[in-house]
Amino acid sequence: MDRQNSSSNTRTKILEAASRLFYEQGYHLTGINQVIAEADVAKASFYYHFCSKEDLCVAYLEQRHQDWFGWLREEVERSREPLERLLGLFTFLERWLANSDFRGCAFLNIIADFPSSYHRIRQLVVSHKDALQAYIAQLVDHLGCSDSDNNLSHLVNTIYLLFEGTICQCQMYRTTEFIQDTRETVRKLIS
Amino acid sequence: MDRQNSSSNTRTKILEAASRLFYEQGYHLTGINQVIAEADVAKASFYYHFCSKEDLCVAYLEQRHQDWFGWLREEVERSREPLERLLGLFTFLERWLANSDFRGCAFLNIIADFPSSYHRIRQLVVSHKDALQAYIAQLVDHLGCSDSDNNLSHLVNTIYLLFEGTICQCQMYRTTEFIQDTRETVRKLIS
DNA sequence: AAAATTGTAGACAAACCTGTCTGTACGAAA
DNA sequence: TTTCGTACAGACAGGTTTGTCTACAATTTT
Repeated sequence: MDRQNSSSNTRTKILEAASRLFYEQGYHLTGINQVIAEADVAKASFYYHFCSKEDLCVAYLEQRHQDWFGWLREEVERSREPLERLLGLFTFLERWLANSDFRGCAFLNIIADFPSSYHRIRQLVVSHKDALQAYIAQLVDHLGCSDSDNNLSHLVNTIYLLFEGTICQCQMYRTTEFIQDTRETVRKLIS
Repeated sequence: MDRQNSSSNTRTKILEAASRLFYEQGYHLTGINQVIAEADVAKASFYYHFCSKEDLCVAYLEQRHQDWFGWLREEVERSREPLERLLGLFTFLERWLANSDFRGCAFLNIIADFPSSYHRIRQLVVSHKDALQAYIAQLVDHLGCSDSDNNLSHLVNTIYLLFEGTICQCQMYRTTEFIQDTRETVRKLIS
């Protein structure tokens, strides 16, 4: 119909294929040729929309950031009760892990794939995690706890670490059973 | 002098170069050619000692497991006081991070580099983390706490998650300041 | 001294990588 | 009708990858 639409269809097809492959196989094991084959797109079309593989990686991370936060918010904000919302972080993990393609945090995985010197990629990952910590801080704020200030930021950091640790643990052991325990720990930390 | 020695010298040089490169650059960004160049060894010598790159990776992980646990034990067992020992886990992290080449957990990084289907590598990582959890459990045991049984395994898991989460956090933010906070959290969890 | 073991040097093969290029097609807009 | 934007197919270049191969050297064992 309109070229606007058809143009972004091709770009979208590429980005979707790349997202799946980068996440499931890692960046370096995924070649451009595989991406365009799975996206069913010509190589020239790929280089029309993206100027390099690294550029594609940046686009992948930016979109992944949007998508993932959308999923997280959807699960957390299912309830209106502040404590339930906070614990919803871990309910989200349970659901996420249930996905057959779960392979841990896309951002931590990408960081592992590159040496420390890829600042452009690193920066995206740091931004993502900053946003996650800010979101947790917001959830903790809404609890309306009357702890001393310092303790609150303590609490945020502890919950963040538990969250991150759980993702890593799930990536290796592929089981959700201990998440219930973690939820208990968080409940205890608050009271 | 003896062939035992000279044979293992070549192998050791290769393994040392590979360890450094795999850890700092990741597996796929490190080529065999770079490994043998930095080890100052001929390619045929490499394939005399290792039958493939993946084989080298396995050797790398096995040695890394030994080395890393050695470092951890050395720091933790510096004190004879059970609580100090447990908290020593996080003192170890502070020292480890101070190394200029710190780039997070070698085992988690390797897992990120491979798709889930590399079972041989995955198994090594799982074994490593099993050993870490067992070690933490042992440290918690020696505290002689009289919590109910269930709570103790809870506690072990929580400390493990905090440990893992802290490693990831350090890999991104490259600062040790919040480790002190984590130590406080652990202290609070125990009492 | 002869033979076997252990290791070295580096050319080579075959496959793969990213990225470029040429040339074509087709709809929409000017 | 011409021009522009988007997309196609696929050959190609230049470089890298892992892994093999042959020939040679040093040392140890027989």
